[in-house]
Amino acid sequence: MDYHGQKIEVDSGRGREGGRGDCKKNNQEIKEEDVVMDLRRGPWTVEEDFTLINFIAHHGEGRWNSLARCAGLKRTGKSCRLRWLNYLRPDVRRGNITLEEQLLILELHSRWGNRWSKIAQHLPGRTDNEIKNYWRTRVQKHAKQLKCDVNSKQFKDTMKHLWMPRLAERIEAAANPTAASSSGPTTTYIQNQEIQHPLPNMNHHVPEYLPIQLMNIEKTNNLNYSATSASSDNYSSDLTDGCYNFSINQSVNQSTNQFCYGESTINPTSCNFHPGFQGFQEVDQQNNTQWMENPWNIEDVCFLQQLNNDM
DNA sequence: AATTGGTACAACCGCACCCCC
DNA sequence: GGGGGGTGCGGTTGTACCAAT
Repeated sequence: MDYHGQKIEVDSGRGREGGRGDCKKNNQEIKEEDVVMDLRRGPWTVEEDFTLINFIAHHGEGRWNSLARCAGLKRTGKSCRLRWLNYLRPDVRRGNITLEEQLLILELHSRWGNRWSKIAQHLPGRTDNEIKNYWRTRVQKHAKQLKCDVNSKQFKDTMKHLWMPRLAERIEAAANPTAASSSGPTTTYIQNQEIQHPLPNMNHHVPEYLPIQLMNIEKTNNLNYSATSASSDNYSSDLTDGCYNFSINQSVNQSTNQFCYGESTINPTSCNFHPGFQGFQEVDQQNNTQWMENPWNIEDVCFLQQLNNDM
């Protein structure tokens, strides 16, 4: 189906009869008021989608309850609104969330918490529902794997000081593959958004044990991370009992305003940048998108352990 | 081939807020 | 001021899909 020049797949979610699957509810727990009102629940049908799209195309959106009635849809106004905003709206972007979007989500969530709609405003075409789902399925999953609360300071620190810089690094590497393997500093601008830089003043919030070894994070303008690859000259390796010993050398370059946090004792030569580097992202060959599938590695676990010990 | 466990996500719910009468 | 309808938001749930066993 073409709508406003955009192809719309009218189905109930990724070509499957997915969604919440309230068929059960339809069969077993039909509410009395629904019977009275003759209301439908559960996955939307092609016909319903078509009706809703057609009606909005001719009459516009809003006043959802009356819209539902006038369109002849046996749905609540809320249901129509949700279906339109999250699925049928022509500017809804679907598909994998890009690395840039992932970084932006992490950053914005660190600032605003579960303000999904507010976060969604900064990701054009993405819905709050989609972002919320991303957070729950990806981020919370990793928190669970690390056996820590997603709202804990430990997890937030790990995210801020490990995951986000890694994402920035991956974005830089993707944008500039040759520079990623060189020792010279490079800069990547991720996305222009009118929000403030997420990183706190590193002078008073960098744990001594912070195991980041490869990044300089710089505030450029608003949300522009610049990720600078560190020189491999800084590294030596020291593995003890399956865990790493870290040392940190935090500094701030006054002239460039760069936070240079990270000089670990990990030898990067054995695995490109750091021990977890090869593991935390994969390339979706089909869609040619990068997906930070498993950002966590032994560093993260050690990082959390250190945080726990420190508390 | 069948089963199982994990993942993704559409769609629901309850609640709070806003606005109009 | 307050009552009611409309709207928006965050949390939750159920199930199709998929990979591993």
